[in-house]
Amino acid sequence: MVIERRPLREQIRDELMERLTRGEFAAGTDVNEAVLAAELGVSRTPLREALITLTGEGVLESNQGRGFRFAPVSRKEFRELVAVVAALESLALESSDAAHLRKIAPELLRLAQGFPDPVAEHAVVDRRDDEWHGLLLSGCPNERLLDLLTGVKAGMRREPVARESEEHCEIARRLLEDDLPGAIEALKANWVGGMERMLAHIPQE
Amino acid sequence: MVIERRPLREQIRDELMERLTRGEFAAGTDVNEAVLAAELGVSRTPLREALITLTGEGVLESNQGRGFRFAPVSRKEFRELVAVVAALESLALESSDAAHLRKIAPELLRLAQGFPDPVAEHAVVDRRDDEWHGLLLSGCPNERLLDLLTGVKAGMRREPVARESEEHCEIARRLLEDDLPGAIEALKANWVGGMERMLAHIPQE
DNA sequence: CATCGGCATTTTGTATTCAGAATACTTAGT
DNA sequence: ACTAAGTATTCTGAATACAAAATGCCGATG
Repeated sequence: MVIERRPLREQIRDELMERLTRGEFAAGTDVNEAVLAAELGVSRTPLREALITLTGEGVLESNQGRGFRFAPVSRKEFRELVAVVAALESLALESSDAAHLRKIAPELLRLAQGFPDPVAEHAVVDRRDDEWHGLLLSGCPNERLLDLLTGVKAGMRREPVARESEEHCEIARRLLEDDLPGAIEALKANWVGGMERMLAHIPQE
Repeated sequence: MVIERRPLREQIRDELMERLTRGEFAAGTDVNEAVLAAELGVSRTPLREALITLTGEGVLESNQGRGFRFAPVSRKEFRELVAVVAALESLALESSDAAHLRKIAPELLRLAQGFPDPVAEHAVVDRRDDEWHGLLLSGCPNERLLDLLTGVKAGMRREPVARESEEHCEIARRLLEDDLPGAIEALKANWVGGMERMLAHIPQE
């Protein structure tokens, strides 16, 4: 049995992301380091380290003397992030092994058809969607790309995702037919569509 | 006159990147925090914060109990990063304002033609290349994309860049002719070509 | 009643200290 | 002479301490 030993800052980072997806932190609110550290049962030092990594990922922003705050994603930024994610996922799909894609296509279709109702709890929908996209990109050998993707996606995880089961099915079907360009097109359409649906929930600035 | 006040961690980060491009840190060597902090005239705390941000950017890597080390970029990783940068710069160019591109095209051509000899000092070549790509993407409204790009590029800045003046001219010429798809193609070719040339300097793992 | 200035309090940014893990070294035993 | 256990030293990871900046409060003043 291997005892896992990770630096506190990483555990804290994960915990904060977890809480963020559970909606515990409202966008725009600033972090009180002492309070949060006490709540987590750690000192300010590793907490600040975690906050700094999250700042690098765009989840937080920092101002000199004013500490950290949860970065509110404006409509503009949201569009920007979606464009980036769409491009990166396309690249990932493009550089994936064709045989592997063929192999996982049925599973993707099955999962997409079994997607929970859109009105289900956000956390559940999120997890399922993550799972699906994770499987979709599981054949991508570009590890740096995948790392980058998780980071960028973390920066978007503020508003509930609003994905469409049908669009996912479409992607899976294209892959079943060995139509990679078509799948990429469908993937981009999925992001654009998802973006429009999500923007409906983000207030005008 | 505005007095600039930035957190120490950011100044340290920049200073470290500066030193890195000057070739002061060999890849693979690990950081001695106390020594480096003394050298910079700061305490370990903001230094560690800078090291953590650089880890997020892929410049360093950290191992539990063993501290930070300058991440050696393997040939594989280098390829991965180039693919990502090419895709991101393409997206940036794609989403740029066409009129703006037309306007800067002559300047781009002029700069490309005046590129220093490839055998010039690395730091100089680097700065010129940065400048050129900065101007090329100056019309891109997607700020998050640009931020991401600088981060990813930071992770590659280990080996001297080996860019070709002619390829840059080609991109500029396409823009002059209002041929955006052609410019994007040339840009991708530039990255692929640059990659091949750079890989010659990176030892096999 | 609104506004400005000064004081008190809070909170961040940085330095310092402390504990524990990793590495280097020494020495005993074969 | 070589190995290995035990010890000393170094260095990281985390906690605490301190200084300065920011915020809030209150009263004086127009």
